[in-house]
Amino acid sequence: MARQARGAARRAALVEAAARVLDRDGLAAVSHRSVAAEAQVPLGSTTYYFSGREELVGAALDAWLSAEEQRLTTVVAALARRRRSPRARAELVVEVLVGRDRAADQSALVRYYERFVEAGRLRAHRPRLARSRTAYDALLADVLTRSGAAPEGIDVRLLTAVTDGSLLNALIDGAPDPWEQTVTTVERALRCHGAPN
Amino acid sequence: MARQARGAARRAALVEAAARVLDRDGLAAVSHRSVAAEAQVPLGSTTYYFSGREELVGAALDAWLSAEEQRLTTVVAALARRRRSPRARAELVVEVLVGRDRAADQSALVRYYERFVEAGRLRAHRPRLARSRTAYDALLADVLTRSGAAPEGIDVRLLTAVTDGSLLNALIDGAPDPWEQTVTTVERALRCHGAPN
DNA sequence: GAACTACGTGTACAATCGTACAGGTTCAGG
DNA sequence: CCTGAACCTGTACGATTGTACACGTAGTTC
Repeated sequence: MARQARGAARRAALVEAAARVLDRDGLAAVSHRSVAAEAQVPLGSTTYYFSGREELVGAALDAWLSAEEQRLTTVVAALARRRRSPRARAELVVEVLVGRDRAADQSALVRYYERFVEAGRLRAHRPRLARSRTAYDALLADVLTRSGAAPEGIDVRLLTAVTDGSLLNALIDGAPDPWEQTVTTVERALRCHGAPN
Repeated sequence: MARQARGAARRAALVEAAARVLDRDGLAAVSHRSVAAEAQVPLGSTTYYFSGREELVGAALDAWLSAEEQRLTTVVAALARRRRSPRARAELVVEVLVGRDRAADQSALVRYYERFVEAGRLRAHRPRLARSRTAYDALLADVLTRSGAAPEGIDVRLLTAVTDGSLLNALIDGAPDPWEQTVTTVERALRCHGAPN
């Protein structure tokens, strides 16, 4: 059994490297060769542990999503439970769904949203992102109730749509400050949905 | 001068073919070879009329956006000016911004939104999409005022974000009916923004 | 210690891509 | 007519990609 354990560890190292490439250089950059170079293993190893590029990208996606989800969960769990202003609520919404750093970095936004498109293209990736999205929705509701909103007044789907849509549009209108623009828009949405009380 | 006119016509035919490929097979499929095949001209012609792939894609994008914009403008101009229900207003919003056919076709949605991501990646494409987006915003406001909404109550940016965000999320959650889900969400948004009266 | 199997990897192949460019053709202007 | 420039195209090069696969190594089992 030590045999298989060693193999699994090697594979895990490859997945980790793939996730790093995905995060740093984007989806298209995740290739057999780039991952092998990142993990400092020979090219042949990637074809030994993964049946094809799709599986490689899928594993990278899984690893990346898990890490992101775990990070966020701890952040939200540590969030103080107190009443917050609409502005503060809006900032938290965007922070949870996308993150401030990403919202402020054009190329990071591109790398983030290209995954949505890719999930639409390749059905095999959909469950991964869908599961992650569900977790985010729960986190979002949690954040809002921790901020003093009535649970039944929260329209998570609308808030998610506003955030993603605003940031996506920021990619094409070249807005100077996507973060600010998105938070403002989300705040307006919150006036009616997500925190009416 | 007949010389240059003939060349321009040839180039225009290439651009038209490129726009067809873009619409049918997506951004990645717009290559020198595919466009040449679509236009039924030799490969060499594409390098003669376009300095590189970026210019080819840009021209295709321009042509596609112009056609789409023109089509929509006539549709909106023909729209009867009468008071409409929130549901009908929501349907019009989604129809103007994305279109019912596209919203119902997963792969068409992918081809549509991958352009947003590409515009974020390549700055040269941003002005094209931004100009088109501005025109759509005007059309959207027009549609809503034609439906009985108060102009000052319309938050175009929010409605755009909701629509795009909802459809983008539909790509990953595998919703059975993205159109319906999006219209419903937009309708909720309209309750407060875009048509409060 | 022999045999078997999981592990590991170097190399190569076929496909696709953007792009360059030599060379040919056509046509307007002198 | 002739000449030069615009128009046109077939071909090929270099790079990159996913993938296959023969071949070697090491560790487990009997």
